[in-house]
Order: sequence, then C-alpha cells, then structure tokens
Amino acid sequence: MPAKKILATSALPYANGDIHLGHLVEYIQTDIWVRFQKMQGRECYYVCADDTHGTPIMLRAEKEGIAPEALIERVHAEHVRDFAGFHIGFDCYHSTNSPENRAFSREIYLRLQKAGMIEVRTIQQFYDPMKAMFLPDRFIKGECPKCGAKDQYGDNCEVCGAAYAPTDLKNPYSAISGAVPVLKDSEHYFFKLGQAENFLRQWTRAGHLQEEAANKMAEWFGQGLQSWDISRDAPYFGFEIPDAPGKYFYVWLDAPIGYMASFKKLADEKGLDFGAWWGADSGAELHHFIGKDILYFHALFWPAMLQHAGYRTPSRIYAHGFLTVDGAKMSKSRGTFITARSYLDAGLNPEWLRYYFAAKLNGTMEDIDLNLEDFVARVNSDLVGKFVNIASRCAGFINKRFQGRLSAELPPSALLAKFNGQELWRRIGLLYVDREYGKAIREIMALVDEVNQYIDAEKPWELAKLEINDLRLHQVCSLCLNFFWRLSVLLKPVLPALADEVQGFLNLDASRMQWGQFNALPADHGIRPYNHLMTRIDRKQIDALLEANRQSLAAAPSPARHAEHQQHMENKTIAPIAETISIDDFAKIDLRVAKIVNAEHVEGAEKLLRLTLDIGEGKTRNVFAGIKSAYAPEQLVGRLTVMVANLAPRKMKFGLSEGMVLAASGDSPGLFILSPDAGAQPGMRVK
RNA sequence: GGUGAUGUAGCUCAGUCGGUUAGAGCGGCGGAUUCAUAACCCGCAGGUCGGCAGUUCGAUUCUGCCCAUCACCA
Repeated sequence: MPAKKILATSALPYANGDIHLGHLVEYIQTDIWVRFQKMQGRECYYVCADDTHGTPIMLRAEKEGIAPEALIERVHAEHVRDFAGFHIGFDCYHSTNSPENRAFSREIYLRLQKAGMIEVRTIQQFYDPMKAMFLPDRFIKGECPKCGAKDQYGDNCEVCGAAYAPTDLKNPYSAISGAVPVLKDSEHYFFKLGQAENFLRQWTRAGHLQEEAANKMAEWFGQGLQSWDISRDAPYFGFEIPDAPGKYFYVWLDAPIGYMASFKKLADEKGLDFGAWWGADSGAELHHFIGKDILYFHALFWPAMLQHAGYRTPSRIYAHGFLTVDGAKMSKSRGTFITARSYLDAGLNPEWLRYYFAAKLNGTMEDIDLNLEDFVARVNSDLVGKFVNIASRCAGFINKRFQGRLSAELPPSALLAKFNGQELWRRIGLLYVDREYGKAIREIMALVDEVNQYIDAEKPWELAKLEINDLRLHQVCSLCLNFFWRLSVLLKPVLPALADEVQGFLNLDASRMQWGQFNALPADHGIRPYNHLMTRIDRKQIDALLEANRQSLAAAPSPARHAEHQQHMENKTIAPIAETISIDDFAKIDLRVAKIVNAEHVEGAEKLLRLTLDIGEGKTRNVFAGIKSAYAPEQLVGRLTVMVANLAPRKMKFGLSEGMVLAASGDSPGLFILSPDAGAQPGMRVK
C-alpha cells in the first residue's frame, strides 16, 4: 500500500452551541472515511477545530456575563467530549482562537495584500447608537420594503421571499437593543475575488468538486464574482487586521485557516513537515468534508485565498446534505432537535447512529433522513439480529465442545473463497473511498445474509446431536467465526468500538484488523468466551430521548453553522411593541369574521393561495394570502377566520385582492391564521 | 423572485444510457426451525415509478408545465 499523505478535515463547528445530530452526519462521514484510509496503512490525519470568532459569540458571552475566551473554552471542552462519545477520531481538535491561527491569518492576509488582492473602500452601514456597534444584516429587523411584512431580517423577507439590503427596510430597528439604527460610514477591507476568476473557473472544473457542486459554481460565476468584505469594526471578537487598528478579520476569513492552524499544532507535536502538506508544491492530498450550505466559502474564497497566498489548494471538497428527522427539519417542539450529549446521556449506543448514518450516506449533496422507526428496526435487524448473531450462534459450540479452539482445517466453501478474494475488498474499499457508504453497507449486509444462510444449511445444532459429526461441527463453526471476523473488519470504519470488542473476543492482534484479510485464522486458534456484543434498541429509549430534547414551542433552528447564520436560532426576543394608538385609530380597521368558501393554488405564485371569502355581503371576496407554506387549500375550505374588510383593494400580478386575512408569525418558522370560537358567524365584526 | 436538487411498494432506499413479468431490506401474512438477544431460514402479498401533456412503435426512464419537499442567492 502506498504511503500516500492524506489530510482530511470536517467543517469547524461554531462555538456558541451544542453539537447535534445534524453536525454528526458530517463528522461521522469524515471519520468513517479517515478510518478506512488508516486501515489501509495510509498516512492520514484528521483535524478540526472550534470556530470561535464573530458577533454572535461576543454577544452570547456578554449575555452570560463572561469573557468570550471563557465561553469558547467551555464550549470547546463540551465539543471535544461529545465528539469523543461518538468515536470521532480527530488527530487534533484545535481552536481558531489560537496563536497558530492568528499567525496564519496574519500571514495570508499580508501575502494577499502584497499580491494586490486587497482593497479598502468606505461603505455605509447601519450602526446601533445604543450598543455603539455596527450591525450585521441579521441583527437588523424591520418591515419588508416589498410586502410590508413586519419583523423581517435585514437580508430577505421570509413572507414574500424578496431579497434586499438592510437599508431598504422600512422602520428598521436593532435586534440587539431595539434602537433605531443610523447609517454610518466605515472603511472596510475587501478580498478582490474577481481577480481570481480565471483561476477559479479552471479549478472548479478540474475534478476537485462533485459535479453538482461544480454546476452550482457555474451559476455563481454567471452572476459575476464580487469582492468579499473581510473586515468588521470593533467591538468584534476576533483577530485585529495588521496596520488597521479597530478593524478585525471577519470570522469567515480565519475559520478555514483554522484547518491549517490545527494541522500545524499536530505537526509540531508529531514532528511532521508542515510544508510537505501545505506548501504550494505539496504532493499530499487535502480533503475537506463540508455541508452544502458552506460550499461557497470552501469552493471559491478558500482556494482563491490559498492560491494567491502561495499555499496549496484543496484536492477535493465533499459537500453533503442536511439531516432531517422523520422527514422534517429538526424541531425543538417535537423533540427532534437532538443534541449529541442528550443521545449519549440517554444511554443510546453511538454506533447505532454511526451505522444508520452510514447506511443512508452517499457521495451526493442530497439530504438524509433519520427515520426513527426505521432506525430502531434497521439497527436491531441488521446489527443485532443478523451480524452479531453470527458470533452468538457459533461461539457456544466452539467454547463448550472444542475448548475455545478453532478447527485445524476449514471445509471447502464458495463463500470463503469470496472472502479470501481481492475482488470483494477492492470493491467495498472503493465504495468507502467514494463515500458511497450506503452501497458498502448493502454489500456487507448481503454477505451477512449469506453467512446466516450457510449456517442454516449446515445446521450445526443437528450436527451437535451425534458425536460422529464433531469434526464437521467444529469446522462449520470455525468457518463462520472466520466469516464473522472478516465482516467485523469490513464494518470497522463504521463500528470501530465493536470491532475492538471483536478483536478481543477472537483474540486477534491489531494487524488482523487491517483492511484486506485474505488468509484464514491459524489452526487451533484460541478465542475467548462470548459476551453479547450489542444490545437492541428499545423504542422507549427513543421516546425518552425526544422528551429530553423537547423544549418550548420554539421551532426548528436551521442546521446552518458558523457566524451570522447562527443568529437566526439564537434570537428569541419578540419584536418591540409598536407605538401607541388611540381607540379611534383602531376603530378604523374593520375586522370581520369570514368563511373560507374556497381556497386554491395560484399558478406561478410560490407563496400565495387564492381565497374566496364570505362575510355575508351577498357576494364573495377574492383575497390572496401568503400562507401557502403553512396550509394546503383543502385544509382551509369551510373554516372561519378573520379578515380586514376595509383594506383598499390591491391589484396583484394574479388579480385583485379585496382585503387580507390575519395570520400570526414570529422569528421561528410557521404561520398561523386566526379562528373565532364556535358560534361566530360570517360578517360579525371583530373589535 | 432566481437557481439547483429530490419525489419509485406501509417505512427506508436501489435501479432503469427508453423495450419482455420495476428490485432490496424492514414491516405485514403464511410456513419451517430452535444453535442464537422471539434471533435465523423458506415463501406470499404489496407499486397507475408525484400529476398533466408532448416526443416515440413503445416512457417510470427524454422534454415541457404543474404540485410537493429541501437547499443556495456571497
């Protein structure tokens, strides 16, 4: 096996929250890949780190009344513990708030500057006068300039989908203090991404990306590459930009550099040659595992930065999809926003999850679903009922009848020939390399089935009845334990802890657990007594887990990681109460109970439903409502709700809208129309 | 709003470079068996391959539109 140098990374989790099952998809995916490489004797390292900078961390620490350094130190310890619990075998798990990262960030920036890739421009940005800080887009809220929806974020409207600049918002307010923000000038530093276009165009088509990702890139090229704003003004938790007092590197600038920093720490500890891995002429392979949400940063900014700073660029970037639970986004109210810690605390076996994820993972960016029923059934059936059961079926005979020793010879067997052939190992190995774990698991389970069929055909329990059959019994059981051993090796990237137990049970030395086991165990090999290798999942454990994770009605945070993306899930404050009005002001609004006599989809409209409302006028009204995301038309027909009856009719692309229906919404996803109590009649006034 | 992806048996997924009866595992039903954590083995049932239209001798597979789900828009 060639001693190829490989460095693998997973994206850096943001240091303001717990690791949850969505994160684990990526770490488990990477860990399986790395373990497979190591089993082949490759020189492969796996590094990662906490992503520790940015406004959300700063504000969170402030809220807790501690220094940001104290916050990230605590979270680091939690992350390390959680990852270890799931057997994620990092060679180094570092932090972006480290001396190594500071040094690389500085150096890369200076090299980019020297290469003419940095420009300084003055931009206008919203500033919170009460907090005395500039506000990131996600920290500004206000009314959508297009549809007027209240409490929308500064970048796009969740009601009508419009995208805009925060300065377009009507009645903007700071999500931090509630103050009205003011526009203020500030000098910002930009990375001139456009200058890297030629390089990026060829790089993204040179086999470094999945095809679907490369297509995505083409889309972005089509829109033109704009300069990337890499500075933030104080106060900001991060690294100050050289020769620019009060200016800090945007968290996304130093986050990927954290890969280098983490490897540097490892290299220093192990005496590895850093340059051999990261130098421009490095022959080592660099593989980044990421979520599809952060493809932009890894496939454009990152290689462009490395290229123009004189470092090597990534060999491959592997984007995976998101995790859903029971077909839906993870939800706190349903309890499916499951943290790594709660899973372990509930006494669930981490390898159950590793197996299930492996069985569902492939090399594409498609989302994968954790179906809890399926999870229980699949793990119990595949791992316990079929796989582990092989050992359980045979070990008793070996231990009771043959003093725990395997037979001197094995019977001829087509199945053994298969296990001894290179073809099997080559094919399944290729599936691991290609991250087609689902296919690998499928193949391995087919082998498991064959072994069970073999046992059934040989019927050791029949052989055991007559002493004359002892030799045959001994050989059949020995053969099956040989099968079990090979199967454990095939599954070892996915189930490392179980493989270790099998190694102990079968009394094997470490070399026997490497990839490609073509020779049988030696004659008279002694094994140890069999203990259960894995228990079954009880559905009750899953229910308890959901209960433990069930919180308030706060709905699903998105699984997005890093920096400002996170804010969406952190901010739980309600929008400020609007200015006081008189009863007369309110009386101007004529609210009526309305019966929805018909509801239908509007062709070409993404969010609208066409409602036909009856408020007892003798004719019906046509009203367009942006509630398609929350209601199917058939759910609405026949029910009562409340409408604004004296709103000026409005001409829309799809026709005239004669009023509006009222619906509640907040920061969390979800939209809820109103219903009167029983007894209300269409046309009744609401006041 | 723009772009991309996905939609195949009750569940989770394969697959079809257009072509006779569309597959697997789980679940269900029936049988067999008792070595094994009621596990394992054999068999059966189950699908208008999201909807509509088009191209074609023929479409689940190609094209268009629609519906649904998901993501991205720096």
